Amino acid sequence: MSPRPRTSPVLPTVSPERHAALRGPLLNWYDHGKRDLPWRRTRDPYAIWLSEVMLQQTQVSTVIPYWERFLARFPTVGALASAPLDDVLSGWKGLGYYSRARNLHRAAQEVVSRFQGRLPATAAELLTLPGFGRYTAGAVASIAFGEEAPLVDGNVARVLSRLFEVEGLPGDRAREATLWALAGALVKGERPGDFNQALMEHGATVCRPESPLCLLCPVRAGCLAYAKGRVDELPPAKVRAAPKKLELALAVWPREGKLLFARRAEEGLFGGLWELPTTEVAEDTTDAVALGQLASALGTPDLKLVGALGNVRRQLTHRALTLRLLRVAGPVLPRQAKSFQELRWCTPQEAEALGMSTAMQRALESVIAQDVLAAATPTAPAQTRKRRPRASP
DNA sequence: CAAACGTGGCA
DNA sequence: TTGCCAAGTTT
Repeated sequence: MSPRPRTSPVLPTVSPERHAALRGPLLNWYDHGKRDLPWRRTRDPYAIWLSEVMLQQTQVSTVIPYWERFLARFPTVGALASAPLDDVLSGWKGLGYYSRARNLHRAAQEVVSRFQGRLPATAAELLTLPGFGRYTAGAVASIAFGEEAPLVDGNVARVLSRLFEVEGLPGDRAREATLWALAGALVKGERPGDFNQALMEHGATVCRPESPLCLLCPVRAGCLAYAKGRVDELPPAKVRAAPKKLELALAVWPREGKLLFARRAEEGLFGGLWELPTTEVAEDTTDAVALGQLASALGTPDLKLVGALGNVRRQLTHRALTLRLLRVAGPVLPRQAKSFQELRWCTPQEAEALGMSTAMQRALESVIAQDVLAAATPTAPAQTRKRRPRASP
């Protein structure tokens, strides 16, 4: 048998004329029309790196306040490397994709141990650090260090797909290879970092996914998709799977003005974050079954159900979450349960400093609004007055 | 290579 | 309310 027929990727070339016709106008447009973003005011590689990580799958307007706060809290690679992971996750609270924060932290420690605290200056070396993929390595190498390193993000993929009429769905191997080859050819020249940013900025503001502003486009004359009236069909939208349902039971265990919190496993959803102790349950299962699963997870077989406190729903990209709040109590306090990395009793105020998902934040707000803590008086369950002033613990 | 991994904004 | 999208990486 002959070997399996493989697509032999015919990588595109960019003529010197095309190279010049695209590069000049894009850089010129960028110089005059770029947004004033805070990370464009610094040359600190660490600050630029941080911006690139935060911007992964996240909008500019969301990132700006996080970037400023995080940088003030962890001003250098060294400061980040020596900070406890808990503090780092707390600084990332609400930004999402929390593995980014864990990888950032690990990478900072590697920069200290392997590179004397200085971020390496080439994409090839950056690629060896946790959280650096092909995109981020190219971005930091080109923007912070001036290497002629290409990058392809969603913006660049769209811009190049239209300019060069690149076919194929997102994720298609041949398509990716083509896009990286084009980006690699175009980045050669003056100011590679600015050129890469120009490509992304153009995609974000002019060559947008919907209603692109072709009449304002500086490289319209060289755009194949524009010439052929195919701008709206390139690139094709990616096919998304329907969100799966995920139902979670939460233990709301008030005691002496505090609630029981747990730290989740490092891996998986909300990895390493704090939560009201949570366990996955079958869809629409009974409170009694859910309670049993929580008791098992906490290692407290005699856990009692005091009452249900309602549900919190939360829509993620790939998950439809239902958080079922179950108020519980028990005579035996949990030790280190193996389902959780750590258990801790906290006041709501203390909990604000913990790394926590927005989903859990919402659940906590619901619990607090229901005055569970004020009503919880283990020694006098009949207590009904609310907001009773409490002595400090 | 498909699936997992969050969140907020906007049509 | 629902669907789609945004400066991706990891397994």
